[in-house]
Amino acid sequence: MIDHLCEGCDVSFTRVKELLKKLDIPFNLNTHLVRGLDYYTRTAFEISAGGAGAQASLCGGGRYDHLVEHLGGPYVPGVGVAYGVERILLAMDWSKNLPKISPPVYIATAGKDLEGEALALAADLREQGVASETDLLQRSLKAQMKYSGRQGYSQVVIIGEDEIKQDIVTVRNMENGEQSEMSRQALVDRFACDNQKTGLPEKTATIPSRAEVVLPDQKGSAIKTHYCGALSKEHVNQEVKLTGWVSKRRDHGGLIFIDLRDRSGIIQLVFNKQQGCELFNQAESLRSEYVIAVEGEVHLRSKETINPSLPTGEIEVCISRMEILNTSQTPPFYIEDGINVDENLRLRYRYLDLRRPEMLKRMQLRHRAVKLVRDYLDQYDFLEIETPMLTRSTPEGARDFLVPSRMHSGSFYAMPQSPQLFKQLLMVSGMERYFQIVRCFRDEDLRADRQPEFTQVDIETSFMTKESLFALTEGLMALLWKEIFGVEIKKPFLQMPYREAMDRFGSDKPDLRYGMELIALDGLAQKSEFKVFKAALESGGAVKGLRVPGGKGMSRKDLDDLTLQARQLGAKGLAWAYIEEDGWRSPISKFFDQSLMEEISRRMEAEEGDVLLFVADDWEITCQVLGALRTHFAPADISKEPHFLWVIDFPLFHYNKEEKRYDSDHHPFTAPRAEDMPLLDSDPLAVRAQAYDLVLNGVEIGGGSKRIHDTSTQSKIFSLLGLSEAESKEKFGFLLEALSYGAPPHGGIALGLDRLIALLSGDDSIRQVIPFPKTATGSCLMTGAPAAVSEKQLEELKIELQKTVEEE
RNA sequence: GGAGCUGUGGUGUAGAUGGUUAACAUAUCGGCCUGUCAAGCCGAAGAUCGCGGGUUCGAGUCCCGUCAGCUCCGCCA
Repeated sequence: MIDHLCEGCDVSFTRVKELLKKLDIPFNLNTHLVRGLDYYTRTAFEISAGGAGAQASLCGGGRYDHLVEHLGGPYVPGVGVAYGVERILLAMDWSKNLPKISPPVYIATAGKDLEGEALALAADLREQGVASETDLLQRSLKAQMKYSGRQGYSQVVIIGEDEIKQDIVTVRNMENGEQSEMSRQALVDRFACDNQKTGLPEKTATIPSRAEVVLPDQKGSAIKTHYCGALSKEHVNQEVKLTGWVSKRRDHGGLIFIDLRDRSGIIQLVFNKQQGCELFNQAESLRSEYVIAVEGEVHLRSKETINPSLPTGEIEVCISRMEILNTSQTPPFYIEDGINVDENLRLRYRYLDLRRPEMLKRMQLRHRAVKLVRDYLDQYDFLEIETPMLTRSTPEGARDFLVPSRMHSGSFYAMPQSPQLFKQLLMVSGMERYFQIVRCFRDEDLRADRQPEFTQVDIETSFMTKESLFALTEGLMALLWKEIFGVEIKKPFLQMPYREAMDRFGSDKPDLRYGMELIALDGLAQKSEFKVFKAALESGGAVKGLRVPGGKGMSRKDLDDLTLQARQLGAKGLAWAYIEEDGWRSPISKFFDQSLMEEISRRMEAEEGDVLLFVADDWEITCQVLGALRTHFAPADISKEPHFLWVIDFPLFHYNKEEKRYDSDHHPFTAPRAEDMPLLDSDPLAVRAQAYDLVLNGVEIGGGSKRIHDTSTQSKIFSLLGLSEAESKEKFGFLLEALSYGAPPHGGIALGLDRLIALLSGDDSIRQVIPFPKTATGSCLMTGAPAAVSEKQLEELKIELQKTVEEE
């Protein structure tokens, strides 16, 4: 969908016409379409290929003149176009036109586990604008050379263990077979040089120039020639045409200043009474958020009138002509940054909220990040493939959103919780490297970082080791932080087994920006006379402590509140001790002799003025409770520096006490670690999964696993999860069947895009970076969704609603 | 399902222990004003305090219920 101001409709087709010509698709443009006109659409149009009728339509749309206005917005004329991508693909002659994309450099690895090195080199080259491909399939050097020859690479860079030790690379010219050695830096520099000489195509993400807003066909007739924020001293004395919203009006009687705002920023317009009464009267009638189109000359401001707080503060535009495109009601809140309004109001008028520069910036950031992700994965030969939104309900994890089927009354589609099964099936299909930026749906209670629909960067690969996948993901994170903050991220990221994360930090997503680790006190606790501690240990539990530095400020009541909090989290209680000059002040001190207290203090590195907190319970609860308290007492001044961490070796199962069975910790398709396979029968809870989470500063931003790729293991897992053979066949038969047709070893990861963007933009809530988010009860305050539907709709679906108590 | 917080002109807030004209700022509307940029000056209009019930002679204020939003637990990778 494109949407912009323009004079005529067919202008919008310039690009698609160019594309279709390039693809050799014959087409007709019909700008006077009668079919499909609706209330708002003034004219409709379509591009059709070859034959006639709706079947041949490739692209269509209309000019809708009052749609936005009728929805309560300003008058914004616009043109909407939708392209049928599948139709266009069908219309293409595949064999002739499939574009051959081949980056100029292939990085071959000689030896094992060098993918990380290869990716690092690829990243260095990318900075020089050179695209490269690396082998992530662990093929032999010979196979890699064959492959790169077949793909038509002109140069192959070979790295092996010896080379890495000497910090050199071997470069082979594929045309004449010449081979030479050079240092890594020399290679990078050479490309930097070549790049300048030969002008190799820039492969990193680029953003179109802000000044370039005129479409090719529009020169001369354009409504606008510049973005407001793009004007600068360079444009002085130029005639410009601008459009935008009236942000502020300062009326001095004979002189009116208007701050005109568009997507790019703000510029001051000047209306002078001496320059004509009619125009001036028009200017006097302007109010906040009116939509105007103006023409005028860019002037340099005199020194005294320069506004240093505005990027365009050195210039202004003296207006000679103006058209008021639409008036506006007084907005319910200020359209400016840093407002302090009820979130209800912002969500109810989200389209006005999004007009605020900081929100526009968030949307731009999101666009930028998504584009970087796409380009990065594309470089590594990933295919972006769409998977269905209407699928079948499968009993994994969260509650499904259901969609009733009209044609099969009584049956339902489910919205995908993630494309998990489809991406695995794509691996069976031989796609090898798949990704998708995809909406997922989960009908669970919401949080600041949880929405009922959210977006994932979904990745799945075949024949790739965990380390390669990690390197790929780390490269992506490094790219995002580099491009968006200009920050170099240290790679590879730290890896920590789940067990260690829980033991040391009491969390499966620890924030490593501060210490305050939990201290194991099992041995020391054993020596005390405290029954609570001893009982916990005897039943196989754990005793741990947390030191709160400078905690003496806490009152007895604060500690009671903490105890309550600990109980809520599942602990039986919380023990504490103030560290004072002469030792512990604590209700449990009577159970410890002096030397034991001193030893515990020493073990916990306690100092006078600290408070020590103790929990004794089963291992998991002890860790979780103290972990929550650790977060609670996290220092206020922790840095924003990114601390990435892989948490690995998650347990495959956890025990579901309510249902009295095992549940998958990740999902039922996660492969167990090979060496733990025998434990599946003897001690399922001890089985570690080949699952991993990516954690950043205490926030889980992604997770994935190596999948099970053989039918027998998958069946075994299903049966451990309490699914009978009949049930698993009924619910996952298609997967089991697919696994039996030569499923490759595969695995992947899904990154939470909304959380990632929120971290990049420094927001606490993902609602800030989602254009149209829902509230904590899942409703949309703007559209009123969810809403009742008509009797007729329900009848068609053969759905009868239960009467609520009040109605009866 | 549970806990906590919030709800007063368009907006943001003030309204100790219940006391009768609900205050302030800003926005809005009208007038004046040729260099402002949080423009200024003069004037006007605008809220029965989320909703329902109760206690009381009297409720924005106390109590109960309810709705909406936010945060957290449960739930959810």
